[in-house]
Amino acid sequence: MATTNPDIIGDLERRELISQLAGGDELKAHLSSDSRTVYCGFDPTAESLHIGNMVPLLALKRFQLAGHKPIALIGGATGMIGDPSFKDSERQLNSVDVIESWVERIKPQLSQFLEFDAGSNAAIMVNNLEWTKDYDVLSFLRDVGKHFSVNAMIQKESVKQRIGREGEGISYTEFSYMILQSFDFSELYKRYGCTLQIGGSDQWGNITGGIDLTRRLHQTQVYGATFPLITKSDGSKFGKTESGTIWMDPNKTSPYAFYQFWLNTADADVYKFMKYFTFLNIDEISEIERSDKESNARPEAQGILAREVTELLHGSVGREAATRISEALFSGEISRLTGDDLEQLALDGLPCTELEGPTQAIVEVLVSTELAKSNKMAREFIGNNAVSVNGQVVDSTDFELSDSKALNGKYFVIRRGKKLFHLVKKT
RNA sequence: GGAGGGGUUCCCGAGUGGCCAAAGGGAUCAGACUGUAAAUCUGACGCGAAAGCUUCGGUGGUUCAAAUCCACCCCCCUCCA
Repeated sequence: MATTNPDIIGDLERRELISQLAGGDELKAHLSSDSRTVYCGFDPTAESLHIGNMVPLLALKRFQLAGHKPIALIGGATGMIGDPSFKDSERQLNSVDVIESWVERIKPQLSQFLEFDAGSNAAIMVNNLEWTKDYDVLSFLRDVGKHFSVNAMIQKESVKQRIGREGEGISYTEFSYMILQSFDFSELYKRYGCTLQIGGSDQWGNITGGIDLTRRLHQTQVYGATFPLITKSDGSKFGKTESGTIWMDPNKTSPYAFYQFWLNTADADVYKFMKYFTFLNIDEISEIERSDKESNARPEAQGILAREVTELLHGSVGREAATRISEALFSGEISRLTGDDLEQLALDGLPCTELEGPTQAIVEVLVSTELAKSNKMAREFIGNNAVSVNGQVVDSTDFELSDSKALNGKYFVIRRGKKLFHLVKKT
């Protein structure tokens, strides 16, 4: 089958999604001349993938849309070793059981963007444990290890700092990671004719390792492409908030929280993130940017980005839930919400706690809902006029959640600061 | 195995017997201003209403008093073998 987009790399470049290319123009010709097989690996380092994994995952989708065959590789083997690339310290190994459970939880996340019933370029999913778990050490060292020069390996930028840095080091286990990932690429070439590996720019060393190994084992030229590291204009780390990582799993990061994350994107980053995280075409994005700049009002981009990405990941149902909650909470008209509305907020993923008893002291409630870390903090928030219940600012630490103040007899929407909400339901 | 360096509150990092819940910076949180931005300014930042209590890798000592001194142990790094 022919490709439907002969210049996929060019498109990615226009989206600023290409950091480095191994193969350059030759790779472009390779991709435009036929349908190819491309892979990206995801290691189980947590029970869910996170927002940063969406860029490569969506990129696989972009390749599939262009007519190529994507392979989503789950690193059941590499996840047991730990990638040292650009990590400044040795990591703790996770137990085999834990890793296995993570693998199972991540699989559905890997598959959700890809089309697995698409004929000749249908996506496939593989686990690199398949070809490593029964490989004995001696054979591996002889067949694979022999092709790697330690002299070259320690020159890789991804581990250089670990080796050179005072106060840190690297275990042989982590140092071997590159060999395993390189072997994956050569295996995927052998098994599926895979000729392109994509990944974050931190994967460059591992990708070129795979290219070299495939050439040595199979006398074939394969290719690599990396995405830029996602950076924020203010220098802080992308994908984290005060409450932690933004996860793809809706049970870990609700669609509402996910939507809010995007809605709070800085102006300086929002158009770039639209290119990275949506399928809106470049011209549309430029048009949004142009009109925002002319309008002199609050930009439209954040809202568009938030809706697009939330719908991509959580579907229209998730997106609607997220926008519904956001409007209810930030419109300032909380007291107008009906009992049904409030029930819906809880179902939509607004943090919710059930409490018993006739009245509750506000300080204790703030702590039990985790809106405040300690009584002391709770008091401080109240003193700063940072707490409100059902839209009314709490002006005393003696305030109590009594039935008479409840919405519909049993609901309290508690707000701390500008953006944190919690629903308390009395039983 | 030998020699040397190091482990301080979320992070970095000062602190070498009392004035230390522990400088400074960062991060974070709240308030003002705003657009549920940015920048800026103000305040908070171990727990506790307070008295006070618990912290400086671990354990045990010395002392009126220890993050600071001593002993042993654990962990990390560098160099040598």
